[in-house]
Amino acid sequence: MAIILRLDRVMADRKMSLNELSERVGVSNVNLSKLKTGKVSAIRFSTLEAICSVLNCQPGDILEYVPENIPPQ
Amino acid sequence: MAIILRLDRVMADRKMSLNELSERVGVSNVNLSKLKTGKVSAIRFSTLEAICSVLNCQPGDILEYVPENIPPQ
DNA sequence: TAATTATTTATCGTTTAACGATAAATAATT
DNA sequence: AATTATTTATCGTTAAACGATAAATAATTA
Repeated sequence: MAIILRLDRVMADRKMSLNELSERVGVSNVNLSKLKTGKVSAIRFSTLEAICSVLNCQPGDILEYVPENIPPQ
Repeated sequence: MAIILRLDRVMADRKMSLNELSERVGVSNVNLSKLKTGKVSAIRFSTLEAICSVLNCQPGDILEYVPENIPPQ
């Protein structure tokens, strides 16, 4: 799980609640909550696009790749 | 279609062919070609993660949001 | 601290579409 | 011309988003 979701960060930055984002994006608050808490393993571009549009941000603000650290032997 | 894929750009930058990327990422060259040419409408994080790992890049290097321009009336 | 609101979790069902496999077509290279 | 690389096309399988609903938890406010 090296792709992590940073939706919470952008939402906090924009001071936007989950319910408001849900209404404006057109995705249920349940599913947005899953996105927000990293409980999804894929994303449709239609959803990503709507989120970026409403939050005025880029995919890179929401999706982050964190390399698995190689544990020292 | 405001989310556009920039995999081709990163691959060119890294001078990596589709077949090599396919082998190293573990996704068929057919499906990687679809990704590369923007013929998919979603992506699994497992795939995105593998691509970012092999190409040593971030999701933001591959996914870009381009706002639909509001045509002047 | 009770009431209200917001967020998260849990099921279930539907539907979308990634992804693999294969074959074939096209493009690029040698 | 031959080889290699990439793209396109079908088909089938499977993963999982997403909706709907209900319930649980968390946070806020009166």
